[in-house]
Amino acid sequence: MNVALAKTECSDCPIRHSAVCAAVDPAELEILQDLKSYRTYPAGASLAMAGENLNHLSSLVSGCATMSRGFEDGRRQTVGLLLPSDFIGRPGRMKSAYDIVAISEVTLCRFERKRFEKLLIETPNIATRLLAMTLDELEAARDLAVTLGRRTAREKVASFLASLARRQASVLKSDAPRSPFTLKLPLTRLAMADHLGLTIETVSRQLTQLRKDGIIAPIDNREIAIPDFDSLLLEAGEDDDGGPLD
Amino acid sequence: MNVALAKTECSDCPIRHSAVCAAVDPAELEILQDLKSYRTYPAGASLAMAGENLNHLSSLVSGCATMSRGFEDGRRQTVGLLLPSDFIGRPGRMKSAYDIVAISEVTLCRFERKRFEKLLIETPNIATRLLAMTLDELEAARDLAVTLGRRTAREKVASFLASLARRQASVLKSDAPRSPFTLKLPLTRLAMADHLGLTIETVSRQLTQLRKDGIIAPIDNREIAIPDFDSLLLEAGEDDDGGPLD
DNA sequence: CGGCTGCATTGATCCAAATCAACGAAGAGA
DNA sequence: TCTCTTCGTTGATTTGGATCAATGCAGCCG
Repeated sequence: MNVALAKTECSDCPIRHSAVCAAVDPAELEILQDLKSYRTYPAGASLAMAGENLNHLSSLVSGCATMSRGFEDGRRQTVGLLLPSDFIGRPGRMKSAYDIVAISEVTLCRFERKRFEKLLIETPNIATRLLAMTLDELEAARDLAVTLGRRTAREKVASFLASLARRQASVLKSDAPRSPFTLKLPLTRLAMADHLGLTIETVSRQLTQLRKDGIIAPIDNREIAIPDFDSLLLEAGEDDDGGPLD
Repeated sequence: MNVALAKTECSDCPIRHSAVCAAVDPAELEILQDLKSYRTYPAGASLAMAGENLNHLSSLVSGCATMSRGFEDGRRQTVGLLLPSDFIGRPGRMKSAYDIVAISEVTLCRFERKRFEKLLIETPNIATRLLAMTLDELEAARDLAVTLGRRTAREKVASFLASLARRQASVLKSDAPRSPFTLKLPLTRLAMADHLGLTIETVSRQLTQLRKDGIIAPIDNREIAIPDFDSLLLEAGEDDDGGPLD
């Protein structure tokens, strides 16, 4: 499927212009090229366990993963959805505080920790890029907290669909998703439920409700059409000042 | 009350060794000293509004503030509690995505944005320190998401008290709070409710329940004793691997 | 083919926390 | 002093989402 990724040319990399490496100039790219190694994991694989050492820092090249914390009694809360170009692990943090698991087949572009940390000190523009990406993650985590704390089940589902649509649109370089928009769901109902602090039954019910109300139109179980993005946003309760900031 | 803060000597500053400036050496301290200005705000003052430009970056020197998002219909979710030594605003981000409001009287140590950003580029150890603090905030935001998404009301209240105790203990340089521990509550019931995604009534009920169960012992409305920190943690559902990582 | 197993939907019932409502206690100001 | 006002507590009732339970629907393997 992703045979093309076997070759290690950064210039051909699908996330060349959106990941940490977006900020590197051609000269630095050669250093990076030397440091990195691709690795592919099957769906369901554990990329990191909470509390366990992480010896590599990586960019997610393709596929989808979640970052979550599990309780002893089976409850689980996802705190981040990792999509292509997202960065995994942080300099100066030996351990991940969360479990990271591949939701689909995933390929990572990996850097050995020590060498990457050294690189960061030598090339400030990569450090700056990483700080900017970290701040985006911080904002995403806080937005998730708002959703989990104060939105209803319907708003949670709608705002999740909206945020997915925004991320898929941003890859395609359009700023806001145009209507109509077709959205691929990388997650199972269980993974959505764990992301939104709901049960699978409630997620399912809210989706059928949104369908009955004409907000979404399922194509199949893993793909939906959004006829009008603005009415989706309205359902998400994002009509306030929660929109994208520059 | 905090007359001492009127003078601008960094060496006398209560957060000298815990804020962004913890990483600066004596020579750099003089530069910082030149850049900064103290400013005090009364309880209830707005330090920033969501979407509004922030021309100063600051360290919180004394007092307490919250970072929150409000909905049009009155719902509000707090996404961060700001205590002494916390940093407000980020380089490269002109606007705050959240409202920041003083909960008690607050004094800030402020830096003009452009000059601080320039300083960051010139003094990498401050940049590194800021990245580390940002990563702490990211982890705190994700922990909050776990709490909001999957913990019960009782667990939410208990884990909030535990996290407050940890922060108060860390100021006093003890790693984990010893039992018994006395805890000052900087927040009203409403502010706690908005932090935990609950109502004031539920917060109040859970507190009286924890009292009846001997987990906490109120001294007055704004101060409680924790006879045994471990049993508080047990109530918080943090008996899993959610403890502090190094 | 039939019998799995994993995911999703739908319905019936239950319960934790929200909502509605009343009251108490501590300041602040006249 | 008395009256506001703000903050917190407690009780009664309601409700949104969880839980319990059944069914559907692929895909897969023997």
